[in-house]
Amino acid sequence: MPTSRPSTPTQTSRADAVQPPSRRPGPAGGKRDTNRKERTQSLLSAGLRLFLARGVENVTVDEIAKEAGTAKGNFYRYATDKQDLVEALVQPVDEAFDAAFKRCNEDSETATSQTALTTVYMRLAFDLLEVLRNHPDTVRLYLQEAHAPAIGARIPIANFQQKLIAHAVRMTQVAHDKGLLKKIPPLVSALAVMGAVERLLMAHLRDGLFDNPADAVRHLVRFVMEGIS
Amino acid sequence: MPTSRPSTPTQTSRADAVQPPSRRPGPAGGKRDTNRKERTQSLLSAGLRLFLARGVENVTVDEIAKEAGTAKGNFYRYATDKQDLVEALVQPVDEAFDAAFKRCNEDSETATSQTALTTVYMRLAFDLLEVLRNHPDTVRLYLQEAHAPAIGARIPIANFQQKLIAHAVRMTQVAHDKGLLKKIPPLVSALAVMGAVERLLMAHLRDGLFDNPADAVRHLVRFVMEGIS
Amino acid sequence: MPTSRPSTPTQTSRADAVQPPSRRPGPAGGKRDTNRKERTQSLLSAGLRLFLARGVENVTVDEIAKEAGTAKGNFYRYATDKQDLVEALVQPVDEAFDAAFKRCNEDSETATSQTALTTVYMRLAFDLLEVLRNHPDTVRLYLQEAHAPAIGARIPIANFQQKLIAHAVRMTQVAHDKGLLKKIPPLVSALAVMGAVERLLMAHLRDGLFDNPADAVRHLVRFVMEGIS
Amino acid sequence: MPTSRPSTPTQTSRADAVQPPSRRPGPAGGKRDTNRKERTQSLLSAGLRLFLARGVENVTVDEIAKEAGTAKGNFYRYATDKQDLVEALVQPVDEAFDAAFKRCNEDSETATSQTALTTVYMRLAFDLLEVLRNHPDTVRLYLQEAHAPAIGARIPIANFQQKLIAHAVRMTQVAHDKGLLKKIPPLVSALAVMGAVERLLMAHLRDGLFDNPADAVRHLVRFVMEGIS
DNA sequence: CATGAATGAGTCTTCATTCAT
DNA sequence: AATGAATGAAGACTCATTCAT
Repeated sequence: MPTSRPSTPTQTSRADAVQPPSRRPGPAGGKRDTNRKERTQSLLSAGLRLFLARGVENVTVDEIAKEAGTAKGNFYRYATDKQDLVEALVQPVDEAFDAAFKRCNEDSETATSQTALTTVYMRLAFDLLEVLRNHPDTVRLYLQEAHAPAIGARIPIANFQQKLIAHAVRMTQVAHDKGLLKKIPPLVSALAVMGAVERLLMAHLRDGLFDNPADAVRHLVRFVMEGIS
Repeated sequence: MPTSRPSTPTQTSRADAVQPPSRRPGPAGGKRDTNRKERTQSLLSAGLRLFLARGVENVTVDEIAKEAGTAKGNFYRYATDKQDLVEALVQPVDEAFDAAFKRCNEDSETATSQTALTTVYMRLAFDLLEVLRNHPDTVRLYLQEAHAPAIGARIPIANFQQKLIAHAVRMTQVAHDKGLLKKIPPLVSALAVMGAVERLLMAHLRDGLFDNPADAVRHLVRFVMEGIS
Repeated sequence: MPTSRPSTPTQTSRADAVQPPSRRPGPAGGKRDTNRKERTQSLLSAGLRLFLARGVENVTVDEIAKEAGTAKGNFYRYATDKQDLVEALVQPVDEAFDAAFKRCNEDSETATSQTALTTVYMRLAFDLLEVLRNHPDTVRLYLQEAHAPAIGARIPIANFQQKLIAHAVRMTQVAHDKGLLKKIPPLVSALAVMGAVERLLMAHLRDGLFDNPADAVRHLVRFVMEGIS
Repeated sequence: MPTSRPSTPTQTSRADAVQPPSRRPGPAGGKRDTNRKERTQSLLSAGLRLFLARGVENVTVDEIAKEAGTAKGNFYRYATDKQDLVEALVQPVDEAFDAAFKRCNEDSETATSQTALTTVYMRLAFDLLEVLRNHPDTVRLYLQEAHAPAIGARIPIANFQQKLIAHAVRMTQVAHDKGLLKKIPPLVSALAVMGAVERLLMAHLRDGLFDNPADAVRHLVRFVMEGIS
């Protein structure tokens, strides 16, 4: 459940996503509780699977329910909407990113030397890679849906993207202010790096292009630091 | 009408896009012919406008027809499909890109020195910018739709993307083979540059972020050539 | 539970309404028995409240249960149906009306003089007003639902209406036969009075129009006896 | 189409009901125009028939379409809603009633003697009976639906009822002010007469109770003028 | 040709009813 | 017994596509 929604995104975002009603019978950890969690999970993963295969807009609630092995009407016990389901999918990644950027901001304030700052950014990169390792499919969902107009079920993803851009630009701005990145305006370098990363992630996650992703990362870092030539 | 479809894309592509019925009365250039062209044009631009605002999947045939100021049934005289309309929209950009890359390939074969090669790439960049200047909305449509799964009306855009990636990678491969770009594998640098360009274009075309796009281009080039630091 | 169903109504009427399961543990008057009665009562009053606010057809079983502060599945322990609940609501008024009319009939048989007969009718009016005082909301439910087609949950109300009309007409017939109401056919006067009373009751119960209902009753009696002029 | 909606009713009322789009192809009176009118008419009468048989709330759009001999989706070309259809059904009666009451008001202003006023009311009664003769089923629809809560498709009927009561009360008030109806408060007599008329109409239109409606009318008038005794 | 009317399959959503816990 | 989770049959509404005029 997204506990805190920043004010940046303009689109509507519903308070709670895919949470069964708070007061429910049966002891926590009991059979009923387990069933509820399983169902929630199966709906989430069924949705994610289908969204990746055919796009959020092209998947019907019926299909999600069927793929999750439950009845159509049951979907609405766990989510008010397809948008709600998407929101629940995005939420963990969103929170993890927030945490990573938050720590990066805090650390960068205390970092005086440029090498210290570099360490801070390495730490951020490591954190983000960790999220990626834990939620590769959700990241892939973001990559595939973030660019289309923020309408309907895509709204939570668009909101996430806005936050992400804001984080990246702010972080780059700090680096710029601290003396790194002298040559290029922060907005340009932030977006450029973000775009480069996204394309490469897409190639990896969707098209399975890199046999050795770790190498690709190393090359990317070198590219970003030193340029193409 | 897309005259040549390369074999790369796996998705279906229909032979002809948005062509008025073949046997048509009236002389070419006469009133009827003019009407036909106007109608075609108004359908194309109406579609493009709506696609950009709400996403290809969220626009109905009715709306396109209404926006174009014509009757719904008329849509089907000029296009078999929404996919067909999208194909017709993408086609000119597709052809222009093909031409630019084709010339770049030809030129690069004869270029022996590295400075000569650089000139070739400058020429390519110039050509592509020219296309962008002529079809900014179509490029924006590509940016917004290319990432989602290639389904339905999005197929022509996905096909275009595949060609584009192939072009970029091949071109980068040549540069690599000729001694430029020694440090980084062509696939990585090609995708990274593509991604960077796309994000910046998006920021410019959709979000209007750059007051002075020319400056942004200069900064990007510097970034690509020399890296971020 | 409606103990006696007259033969007049053509629609189906189920034997028992809103009775907790027949074999119940615990002593009568014990804690469990009390709970049962409270539950039954809260379901009935919750149903009545919602029916009045939105119409019998527009209230769902879920809502009734929620309004009664119990679980949905519990509804079906105490009623087989929404119709069943309505039947249980109507029943007390139905029985009270039956009793009042029955006594009126008996009394009117022994009444020879017209003044005696008038006394009999005053008695009936008094009895009916008493029912109204005890069950104003049920009467209001009748007023609001009786006119629509007798379908589904509305059947018990329609049945009640049929009985009511039959009572009124029979009673008026007797009055006519005994020499009162010479001028007007019993059917006409019975229905006219019924309609007048119903409209005024509606204005009072639903719209709260009369500051002083007692006055309105007096005026109505005068109107009925002497006409409008 | 309801051209003028008075401000009295509190419920929402949509501007236009069951009107095909204004600019339509084909000459007025041509085949297309005829088809449109036929379809509109068949939807209206199909709706009315079903509403009377089972109540507005218990009739589905599918059924109306089927009964009208057209496809489901076509319903929505002619009405936005079931409520819209009901509005279109009520409208002619509503307008006719408005006109009748308007004329009655105008006439009653110039009527000085009581006999003149009586003539005015006779005229009103005659006008209303004429409407009844022309739209018996719509009147029956009003009788059956007006009492239930004003929700959904029943809103236009409830609005009509509100206007009707207002008309009746105002008219009775005038009569009272001019010296007729001295004995009884206008509100009471207006509602009483309205209720009496409605019950008798119901008995006639729905239950077919009166062999000779004209006689019933005569008796009712006598009842209203002179009372029951 | 142009128009928009007709069609019906497809989607979302609700709800009565049953049942596992 | 009580609870609310599961089910699937409706019902409202949309939309691509065809076709009469």
